[in-house]
Amino acid sequence: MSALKARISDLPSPTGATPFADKVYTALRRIPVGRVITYAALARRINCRSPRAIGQALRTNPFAPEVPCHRVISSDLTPGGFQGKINGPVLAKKLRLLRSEGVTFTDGRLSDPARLIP
DNA sequence: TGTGGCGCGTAAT
DNA sequence: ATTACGCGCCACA
Repeated sequence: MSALKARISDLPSPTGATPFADKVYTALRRIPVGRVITYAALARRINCRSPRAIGQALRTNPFAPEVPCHRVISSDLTPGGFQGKINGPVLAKKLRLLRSEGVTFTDGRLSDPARLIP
């Protein structure tokens, strides 16, 4: 047998996710209840130039709702997706979660843009 | 409003 | 090492 020694860098991350996803989750935990942020804005916070990568990471978020991935919406103020879905009952769940936190949507768009975090 | 390309991380080949 | 794909975004017509 040989080379069975594991290195820290071999491990995904302390949380079991990739290092990148870990950054996303950490940043997300700072989003307070009743407020939302866009994928783009969240990306900027971790110096990422691709909002898409954020969604990709959140898609398989294993810590919902501990990590409030439901507080992340699209740049055009539409809900965006949830667990890989952009509509249907799954997305409805996201909307319900937000509603329980005081965040509502009017005609498919965020009712109060003031709740958006820059 | 609709369409296309783009940037970046991940998983699969 | 390459290829393909994804809770998106911006530019342009």
